[in-house]
Amino acid sequence: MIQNTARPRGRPRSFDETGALEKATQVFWSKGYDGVTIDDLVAGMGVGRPSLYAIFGDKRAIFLRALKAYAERKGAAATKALLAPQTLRDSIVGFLRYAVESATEKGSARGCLVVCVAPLVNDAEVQRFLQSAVAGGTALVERRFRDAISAGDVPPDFPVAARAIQVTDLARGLTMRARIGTPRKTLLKDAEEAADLVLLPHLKTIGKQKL
Amino acid sequence: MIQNTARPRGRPRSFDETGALEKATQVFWSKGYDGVTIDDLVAGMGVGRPSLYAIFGDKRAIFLRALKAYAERKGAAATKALLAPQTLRDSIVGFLRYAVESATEKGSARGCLVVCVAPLVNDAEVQRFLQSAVAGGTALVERRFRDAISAGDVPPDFPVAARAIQVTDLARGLTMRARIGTPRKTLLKDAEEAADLVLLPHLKTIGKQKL
DNA sequence: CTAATTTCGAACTATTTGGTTTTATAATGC
DNA sequence: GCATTATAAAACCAAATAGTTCGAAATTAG
Repeated sequence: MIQNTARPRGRPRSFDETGALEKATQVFWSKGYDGVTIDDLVAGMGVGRPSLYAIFGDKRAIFLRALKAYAERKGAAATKALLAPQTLRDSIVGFLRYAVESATEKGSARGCLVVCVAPLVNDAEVQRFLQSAVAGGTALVERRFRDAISAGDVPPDFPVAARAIQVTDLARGLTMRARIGTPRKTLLKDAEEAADLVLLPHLKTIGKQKL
Repeated sequence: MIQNTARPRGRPRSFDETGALEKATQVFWSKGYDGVTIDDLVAGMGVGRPSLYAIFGDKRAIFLRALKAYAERKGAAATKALLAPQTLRDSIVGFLRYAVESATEKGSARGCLVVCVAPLVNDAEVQRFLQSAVAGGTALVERRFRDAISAGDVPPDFPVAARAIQVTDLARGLTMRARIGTPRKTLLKDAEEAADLVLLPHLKTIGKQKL
């Protein structure tokens, strides 16, 4: 059962499928959906034109796969940034910091495929996906807030739903500013202050002295 | 001096220049920069192809003019929404409401040309323009906060700069959600709560009872 | 009314783009 | 080695696109 039927028979592929998809992500990320031609994808993915069509399909299909894979990776990383820290403030700061850092990474396009690029794609399936991605993001933050109530870090009447939406809206704002070139340093400071805004008036343990 | 040398000589134009530009704005707004072809502009602006090139130039030139004109109109309206109301809360709510309403107008594309579309245009001049537009927006909100300090509506140590950035980031977040189809009603409620977030802990006159 | 001037509309050309076909190459199994 | 299977690389084709040209139309100046 270990011997996983080994290799397929014919000529082996010269590229790695998931690797090629990640490269496609970068292409869409930097040029936007409509700005990308098939030749851009051929060049960026390192996959020949016919193989590209045979294995991935047309531009729309490639984008959908790239978007979903990217959203999964990024969602996992954001979840980790949000749920790993002990204190609530570290969680929210971590979440916003991650948004800023991944949107200002060297060697990658600025901004975020989900936040900046995908909303401009006029496609019903993309739109549905984004709706659920947004809902998933706020649900995640909401969950962290509820945990904080259980832990007694914020009062039970903490407005969980409203604050979760605000955290994600602030993250969107930071990410869009990253796209237009606002420096990482500025955004990191803003992320910190955004976390303060959302939390400090409520935190039982720390209080409001920093405001 | 009144008689402004009247009409130019040849055949009169069949379109209005600024009107055609506004129509171009709608085209870019709904399809994004790269999604627009010259034929889209010809159809949307009601200007023949040769006239379009002769009078407006190529796609990039049209976009730049449309963007700047749109930003001016919208900036003026936002300024009015922000500076007209008496109370600070009405100002911030008005500002955020205006962002939501103009991003969810019936008969127009969703979102905002400046916030959603222009950041994806890979062009140095567009990027510079957006940087200054963002700076102008936060400066406007900052000014309103300073007025509120002068009026004694918030304490003198109110964190003017941080709150201004947060208000505009929240507006960006709301606008991006408008683009992906979040209903106006939802966004209007979120705008209201966002204003509360930014203000309620500080307001001297109303207090914090609503939190 | 005629000439000059400017715009309009349709047709035209060259280039780019999306998608396919064709031929060559690299592996496996007998 | 030889048949089989699958990919790669390049050429190919049709449709879309950007930008221009040209004759007809609409206006003003004389």
